[in-house]
Amino acid sequence: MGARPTIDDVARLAGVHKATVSRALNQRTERLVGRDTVLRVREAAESLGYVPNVMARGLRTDSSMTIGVVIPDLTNPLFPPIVRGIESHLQSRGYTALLANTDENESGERVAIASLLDRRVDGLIIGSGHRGDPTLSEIHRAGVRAVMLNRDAGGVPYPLVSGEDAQGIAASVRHLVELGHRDLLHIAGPASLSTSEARSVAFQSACAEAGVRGRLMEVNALTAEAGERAADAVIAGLPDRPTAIVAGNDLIALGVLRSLRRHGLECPTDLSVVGFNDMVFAEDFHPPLTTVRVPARSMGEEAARLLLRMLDTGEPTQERVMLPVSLVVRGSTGAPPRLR
Amino acid sequence: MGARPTIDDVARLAGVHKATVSRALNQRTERLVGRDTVLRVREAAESLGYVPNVMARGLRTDSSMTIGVVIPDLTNPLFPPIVRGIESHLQSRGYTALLANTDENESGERVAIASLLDRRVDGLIIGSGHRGDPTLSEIHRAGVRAVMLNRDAGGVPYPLVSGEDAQGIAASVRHLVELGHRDLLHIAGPASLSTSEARSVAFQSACAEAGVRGRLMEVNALTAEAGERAADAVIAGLPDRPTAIVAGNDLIALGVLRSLRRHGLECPTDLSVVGFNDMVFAEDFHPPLTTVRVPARSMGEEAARLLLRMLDTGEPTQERVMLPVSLVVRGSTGAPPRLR
DNA sequence: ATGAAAGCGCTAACAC
DNA sequence: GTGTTAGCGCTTTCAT
Repeated sequence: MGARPTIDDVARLAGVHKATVSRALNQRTERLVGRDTVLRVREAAESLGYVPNVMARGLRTDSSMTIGVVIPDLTNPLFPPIVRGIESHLQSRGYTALLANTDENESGERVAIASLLDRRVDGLIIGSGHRGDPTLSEIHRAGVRAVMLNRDAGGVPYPLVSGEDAQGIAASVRHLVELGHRDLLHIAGPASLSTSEARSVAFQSACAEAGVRGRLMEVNALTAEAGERAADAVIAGLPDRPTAIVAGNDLIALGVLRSLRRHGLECPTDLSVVGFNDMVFAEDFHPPLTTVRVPARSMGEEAARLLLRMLDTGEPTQERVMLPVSLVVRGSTGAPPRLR
Repeated sequence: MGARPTIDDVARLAGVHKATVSRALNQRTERLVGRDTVLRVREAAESLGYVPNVMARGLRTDSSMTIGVVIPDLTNPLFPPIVRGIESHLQSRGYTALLANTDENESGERVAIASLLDRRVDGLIIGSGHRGDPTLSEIHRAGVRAVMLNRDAGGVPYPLVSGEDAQGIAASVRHLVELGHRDLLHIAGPASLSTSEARSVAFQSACAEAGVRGRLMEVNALTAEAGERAADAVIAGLPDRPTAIVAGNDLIALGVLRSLRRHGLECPTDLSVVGFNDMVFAEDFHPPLTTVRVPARSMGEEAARLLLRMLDTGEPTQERVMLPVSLVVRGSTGAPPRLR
């Protein structure tokens, strides 16, 4: 694929030794080289279109300038903006992201992380954490640098970047209570995810604080299908049906909307629904989904920033960065039936 | 990040020279080594958890086992399934995908491709082709191996993997004509994209064949915003409004739906709409979108397969693989107003 | 301030 | 069938 100029070509053209070229072209070492030499070398490199061979450099420095990004599934609309955010920050620092999907299961995660480590990534951004995940404690013990994204790692002391989940849920509950609702249901994601736990807890304390009934239900996946099945059960089974549902995420909320439609129920007339994440097209659902907007792109950028700082300083941090979220009120929430 | 065993460690443990280890562990050369030696080496490698250093190997073989994937924007829901398809095939062959977004502009594409090439990718899968794109002819001249995905490269003789666009559009038109429509409008994407061209041409010949009116309109981006503006113009401006719109893709169709809603018009009662791609959640729009399903994941897999074959054989192919598409009829199409 | 030399871990060409 | 040797392109001592 086209023989590229090497450092020796640059050295020859600039009339210096290749070691000097290396020093001149590296930020960290350029002050070891004479002012004019640096200029001459730069010019030569430029004119040849020289770009250091990443593999040769990586072999020598034992760093690949590559970051592994572990996510459950790229086709889940929460992740593309996160990935873009990560890439955008990494790029500005000369790093590249390597993606790996776990398909939301532990062996998938193990394989994904192993393959990234085999590729000699310099660090990991992990958006697929499970509580008590053995892989995570393993790699932590092995000294792998990583940052958790969105979900934390249970007991493993990696830093975390996430949204202010509790605040988002509290705002949702407050909004529903203001509309007149007194009987809410939270359809939570799997308890093995830290976000599910955080949101459930926040839901219960928000309900307690408002003095309204707040029931809890758990589904085994953060998918529309799981949400749909849960809503089916609620509609069919619960004698005193809640007047509003706070879903664990937008996909679950979407499933609820589908179920309502299938049962001939109107949202929000018969039941209000709130989602979480404000994923793309949430505004185009029927009805447009009221949901909590999470700064996905910023979360990605922040995670990348945190990781690179750890790599720069060599110091593992245990910081927890929580980014503000905001409630976006759309058509899926309204007054409860008895107030109409 | 944890000192990993090298090939010398394996050699020592197996009691052979490292060159023998290399031969024993590589598919292509293992038959040059004695049966039992291979076994002994494998065992040693296994027990040490040895994985070849990709950078050392790449430096030596001048190949990175890495493929660059160039797409307009990962947050466009068409691409995640394509990327998953690519990754899935690459992974099975030991390759890794490196993503780069162009944000749908030429300098972005130039930068994206350059940065992938600087990373020494072995080949490129390009989903962001523009007609007459100078970057593409440049890299073709430079001997870069690549496969075009979805959109072709204008004059540049790279192979192409895409859906049977013409068939999809023909099916859409036939469906509308069967419903009684006689006056259709195609809102096409930018003419600089080969897909826009192909779909426009297919639209016109399908209309001609059916003997119905088929007007054409072009927007400058494949986005909901562009579709919305176009629909605004149609609703406000066209004296004899068409009864159905065939959109260049689902996002444009979505924009049309938004515009209709804003104008108090009903879909499909007042106007039928057909999309293209069957992106995720198209079924959840209001109304659920009738659209052409494109096998995105398979397209990704096929593109990867084609590229790896080129790398294997060293022969540049100019194959064009067209995957079958299918019309998915949902709620956004119905009989035209005058037939109700 | 710069050059010389060594070596990162691997594979390929050449012996035997 | 296996060992020896060389070298991919780079950075980093160590000299000077």
